[in-house]
Amino acid sequence: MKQRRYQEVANDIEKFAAELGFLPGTKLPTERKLADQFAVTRAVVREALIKLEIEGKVEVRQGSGIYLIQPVELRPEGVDDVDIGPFELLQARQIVESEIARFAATRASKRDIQGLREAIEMDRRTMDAGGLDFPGDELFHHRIAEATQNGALIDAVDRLWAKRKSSPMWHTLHKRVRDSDHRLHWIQDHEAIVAAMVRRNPHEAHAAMSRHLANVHNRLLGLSDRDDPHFDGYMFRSAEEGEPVSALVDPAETR
Amino acid sequence: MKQRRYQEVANDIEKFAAELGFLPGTKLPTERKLADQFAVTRAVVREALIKLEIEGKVEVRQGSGIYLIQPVELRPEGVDDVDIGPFELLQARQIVESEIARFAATRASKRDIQGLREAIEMDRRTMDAGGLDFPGDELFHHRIAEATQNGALIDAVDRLWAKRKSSPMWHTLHKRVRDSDHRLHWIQDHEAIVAAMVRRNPHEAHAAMSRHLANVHNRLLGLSDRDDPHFDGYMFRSAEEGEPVSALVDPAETR
DNA sequence: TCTTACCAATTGGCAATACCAATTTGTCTT
DNA sequence: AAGACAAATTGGTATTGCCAATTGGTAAGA
Repeated sequence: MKQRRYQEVANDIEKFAAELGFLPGTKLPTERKLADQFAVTRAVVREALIKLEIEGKVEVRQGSGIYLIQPVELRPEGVDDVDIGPFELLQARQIVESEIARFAATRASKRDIQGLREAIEMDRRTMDAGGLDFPGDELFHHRIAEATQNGALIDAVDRLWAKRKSSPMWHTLHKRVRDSDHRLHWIQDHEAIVAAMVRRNPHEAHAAMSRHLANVHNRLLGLSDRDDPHFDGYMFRSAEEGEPVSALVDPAETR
Repeated sequence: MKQRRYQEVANDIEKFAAELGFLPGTKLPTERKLADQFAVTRAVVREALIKLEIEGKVEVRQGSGIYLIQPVELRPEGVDDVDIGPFELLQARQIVESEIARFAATRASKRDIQGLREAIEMDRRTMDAGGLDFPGDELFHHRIAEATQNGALIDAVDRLWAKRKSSPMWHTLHKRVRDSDHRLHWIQDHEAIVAAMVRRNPHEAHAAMSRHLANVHNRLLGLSDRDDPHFDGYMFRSAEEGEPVSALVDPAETR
């Protein structure tokens, strides 16, 4: 594949700029000099500069010159396949799903409420049967999102659950949650959320969901092994300052 | 601010291509004819084509001609083909991103703030340059999410933007937002958000983000074609009761 | 009739030059 | 020292010409 000349020259110029330290504000040689230096026409140099300009590496000012710019990296990191820890995920869920619950409370139809009760019933049955998986749990949260009638919000919640299901950390932690006492509490949490939605009370719905996820967080925290060397690692990708779970304290709970 | 000539011509060519239906494989007029058509030199046309080439919109083949390409849409993994309408998406963004802004305000580091300012600067530059795409906009919202230090939240925002980029409805609507006046307002919105975060004021940050997305909503609403038979269809997947955009009325705006 | 070789038209790639427009810089005047 | 003005610098664009790759048609050959 033969690439166009300007591509080549653009690389040359970039390499040249790198030798100058790539300091923002540095002035490059004039178009004419660059053309001469790389043995091409000014037109080619201009084309190369346009490439660099579009990439946000240089700025061209008429009558003045060509200057280096602080390059901006568009993709700071690949978010995918980064394992997100259970507590990090819970934090995100609390922030997102509580708001969704608030909004859903204003828009839920009778059918939505009915669907939520079905999900709770399903959960209760699997608990009574001593099952390990709890499909009713996911279904419940999914249907809360459905009640918003907003596809993007539904997708957001599904996405969070997909992350959870694909997280190995979460599975190891989840294995320890066999105690039906916990389950019962969570079912009661769910019922409280539905109750708030029946009353069409957004604030209560938000509080109930927030409280629910805080409860899950606290119980999971009690079950987790703090001596695990990864413990801090999967709480937050980069925990610098203290109390990273501060968001899990719901201000609405202290009303 | 006077934009470079090639930017203008690039927009003209893009508009011309849009009139042809934007079908991949379509052959555009020759460089000479384009130059004649837009009353510029071939060199300027070539520069404009380089911009379009870099953006992955056209392919130029020596001796053959200029062809439209399927715009390289980076598929951020598993974006379903359920088309979510622009206003539905904005509603979801307002709900989710406002909360994220609130949380980010409590956790943003100096580096995060710096990154946000870079994104704004980038946006301003592309606006001055008269570009049609605004990578700085996405970068800004992405970095707000980054400031939460929570990977799941970052992913959620990325996901929303992926939906937006893959939405044909949104693209048609976006084509009409050429007015730099709108852009300027949005940049000011962004600056207000940053200002709130600098003050470490979660409430203000939430309000500023919510207001920003409400502004976008309103301006887009003004530009959209209400006579379009699909109009209601893409506002919400199933809008039953009235005033479906109620969530977009920011209570904090009336403070 | 089909295939192949070849040639000419088309079209992008690049060079060279000239002049215009914005900016910067130096100098002169006050 | 300050300001105004002019000249030099530097990017912006136009013009022209020719080269190189591709394409399409045509004629020769099987």
